[in-house]
Amino acid sequence: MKNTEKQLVEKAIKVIDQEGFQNLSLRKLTAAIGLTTGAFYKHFNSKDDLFKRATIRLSQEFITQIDFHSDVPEKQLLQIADYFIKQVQEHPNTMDFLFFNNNATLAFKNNDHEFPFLTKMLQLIDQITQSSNLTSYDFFIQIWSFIQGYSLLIKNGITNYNKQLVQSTLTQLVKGAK
Amino acid sequence: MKNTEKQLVEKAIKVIDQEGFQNLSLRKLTAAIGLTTGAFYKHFNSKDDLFKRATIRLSQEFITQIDFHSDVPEKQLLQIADYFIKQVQEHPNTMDFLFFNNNATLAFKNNDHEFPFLTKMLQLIDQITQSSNLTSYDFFIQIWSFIQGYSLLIKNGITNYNKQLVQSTLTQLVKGAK
DNA sequence: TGTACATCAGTGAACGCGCGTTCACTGATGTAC
DNA sequence: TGTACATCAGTGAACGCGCGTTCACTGATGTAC
Repeated sequence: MKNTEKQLVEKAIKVIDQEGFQNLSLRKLTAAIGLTTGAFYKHFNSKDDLFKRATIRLSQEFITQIDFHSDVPEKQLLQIADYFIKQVQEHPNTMDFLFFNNNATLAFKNNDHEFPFLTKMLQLIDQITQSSNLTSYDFFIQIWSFIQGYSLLIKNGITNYNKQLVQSTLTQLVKGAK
Repeated sequence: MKNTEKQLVEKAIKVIDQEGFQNLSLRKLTAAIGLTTGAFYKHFNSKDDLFKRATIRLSQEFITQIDFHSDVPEKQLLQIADYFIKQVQEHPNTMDFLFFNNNATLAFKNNDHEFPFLTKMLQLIDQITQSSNLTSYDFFIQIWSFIQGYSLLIKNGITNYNKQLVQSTLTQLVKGAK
């Protein structure tokens, strides 16, 4: 029954968020939805298989949660940064799983169509850098590095989120790119 | 004998670099220097204790390896960024242990004197931002976010190291800070 | 309508493994008299 | 110089645990005739 598979993935996503993907065990997971361990392998080839499906689900849902307030690409970019950072604050384990670890970054690298977030980012950056001396690729790397690094600092409690700072940093980088 | 303790820390640092701190086991570690597991606890209270001492050792050695070519703070900052990124490329496991994980970042936050690298960074940034509208703290966060995020992208194989890009990003941010 | 068979999600015990930590014991070394 | 004792690094077996994965088996359901 496909329903069990769905339940497993959804419960896995919940456990990852609450306890971190390193602490997900198949025994606890299957027990949590009233199954024994053996049943798991009727739906997945391995634990890694489960992780992959969870990654795909999470990454597909990621950007769709943003309700853009503006059509201006710079503003949309800022909104994405804001959303990303807030997600890191509220769901550190999930974001760790999705963005800061190797499994996830493989999906990030290869399966563009499974990561609509990436597509959106690249689109915006293309628009912003139309009349630039930097290539849009370089600009993307700049922005993305800053956002990722900044959220890491927040996640590790080294600094607190300051929206002003994000805004002024992006502005500086946009100016540099124009 | 203090020598055993030293051997254990040094071997641990080597294992962390080669196999990642998650794969360090006390059995393998002690066996590697010809001891049995029980002996470990004559020198350390716990595995975590070992990790802490390794962290302190690594963080103290980190910046001392840089041989600065110039007295200009901007140039020194660039050299640090370059060094940091190259370390991430050459020693991903060690850098992961030292900078991208919670244990390590605690030392990073609290024990400034045990992390001379941080002291040096803050010093440089103070010099650079003397006549700025940004506070030097904000500037530090900007720079550090970019460098950390950029090295993550490199570590995860999403982009390759481009020294030009680092230079131009730092310049843009410095300009913004002045 | 009733019988024989195939399918397949789920069971639950077991395999084999590696882990951090504890502990009674050994045996070499140094100290006190 | 010789004896009694304390110290303490190191031994190695054991404890208790949790893990991913496998597998013979069950039992409900659907299909074919």
